[in-house]
Amino acid sequence: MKPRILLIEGKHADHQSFTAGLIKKGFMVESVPSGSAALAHFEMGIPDLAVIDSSSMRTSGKRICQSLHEKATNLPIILVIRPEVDPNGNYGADLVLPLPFTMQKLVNRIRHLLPVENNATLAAGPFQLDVEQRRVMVDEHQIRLTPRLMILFKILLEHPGEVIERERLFREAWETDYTGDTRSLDVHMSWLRQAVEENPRHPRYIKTIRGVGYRLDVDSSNGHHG
Amino acid sequence: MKPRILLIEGKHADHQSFTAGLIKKGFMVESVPSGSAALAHFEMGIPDLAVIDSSSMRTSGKRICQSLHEKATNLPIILVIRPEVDPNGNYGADLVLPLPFTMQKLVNRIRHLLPVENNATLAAGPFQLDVEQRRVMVDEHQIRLTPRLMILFKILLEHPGEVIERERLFREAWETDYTGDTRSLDVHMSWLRQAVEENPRHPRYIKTIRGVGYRLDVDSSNGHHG
DNA sequence: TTGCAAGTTGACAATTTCTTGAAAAGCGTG
DNA sequence: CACGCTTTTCAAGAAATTGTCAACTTGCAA
Repeated sequence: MKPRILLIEGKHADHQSFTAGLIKKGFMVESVPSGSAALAHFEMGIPDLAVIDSSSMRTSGKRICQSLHEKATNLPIILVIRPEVDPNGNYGADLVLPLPFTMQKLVNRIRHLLPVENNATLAAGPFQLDVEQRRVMVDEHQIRLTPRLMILFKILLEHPGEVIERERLFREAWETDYTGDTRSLDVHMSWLRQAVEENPRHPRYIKTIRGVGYRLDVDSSNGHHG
Repeated sequence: MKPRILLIEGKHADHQSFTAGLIKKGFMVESVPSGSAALAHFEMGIPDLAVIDSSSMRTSGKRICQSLHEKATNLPIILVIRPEVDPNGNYGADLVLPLPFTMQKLVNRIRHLLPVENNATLAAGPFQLDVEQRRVMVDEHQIRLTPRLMILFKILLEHPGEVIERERLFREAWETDYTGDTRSLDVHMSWLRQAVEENPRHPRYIKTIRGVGYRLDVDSSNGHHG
């Protein structure tokens, strides 16, 4: 089921890109022009997350946050503000995001706040990853992963058996665009293998797909790990 | 069971945020416009705590406190007053809170006064913390903690095994927003280790989760403390 | 005032994490 | 096999985070 994002925005040409971008990323996006329209929209079901673009509206973001929370207590809210506004104020939003930012960053932040995406502990093969507690288990024992490795591993675990492109891994883990002029991804994948594979030189789980990216194989018919 | 907070307030736009904020923090909030309405509301059960916003009402806070206490002797009351009012007067409230303050502060104060949240002495591993008596035991002997350290330790003890983010520790212990431009939290955690760990340089209980926060580990499989 | 206790800040050390460049290894094709 | 290309690994060092110390501030009380 696609997560439903409610987009509350005035009329900035810029932000059509929000809509388009989010749809492209697999979200179901509903857009309304004001806080009151948002409340009315709740009749059709509370969305999974709301993004308020206060940069394009007269009404204060704080006020909208409040009114949304009255009707939908647990609704996560991302408040987009202009760069000159103080991001540390108490707006009642779960995240305050000053312009400008990349689409990728917004998507990552949304994913981070979506309840459905965070309560489950990811598991595949001998691996287990508790995102919230940042615990990683391989078979029976816990291992330590640096923050970046954790993100990379999470992405792989979210799509076992699927090839993940280098660009995507880089974008999601680094939140910047991949230009291919750095070996950081390779090095980190190497470290991940060191941490996770029994025999890093001949990885059984983290396979490289030449010229494309990587894939986490968990239901290969090989013998058992350990 | 969510704690039930009775909010007694006149009509200040500001204080809708009280309602929304408290709900968001997991309280069950009931709002009435006057002291007499509050008394009537008692028919539906005495709440766990009352917040009187005397800044938005004509009736004196003192009078409302008194009438509430007549019907509900042990009900904790927080009285919100305007900044120019003397906070040291005898109002009959358990806490007098001058405007302005952050939501976080209000929540902390409420938690502090909620009976249900304070009768238990927290315990985990070799540690014991009697919140009310402000006693901290490590194994068999009592140690001294400064107020701030006490709060920090309390937060950790309330969530053994869970990672607590720096921001959250800072918010709850300092009641201001964490901007990351101070070493205070680190220093205090260092002191806490000095006070609580056998070998502060290699902490067994208070683990740091780099880039995230700290975690109190009490059921590690290591040998016993002492 | 003085002295003490608690907290804050800045400097620097210790440690961890990340990036980079270069060399080595791997893969597919002729 | 050699060739061109991609990926892996290593090692050095840069960057970031956290720990600790000492000086300083603040509030309180004798």
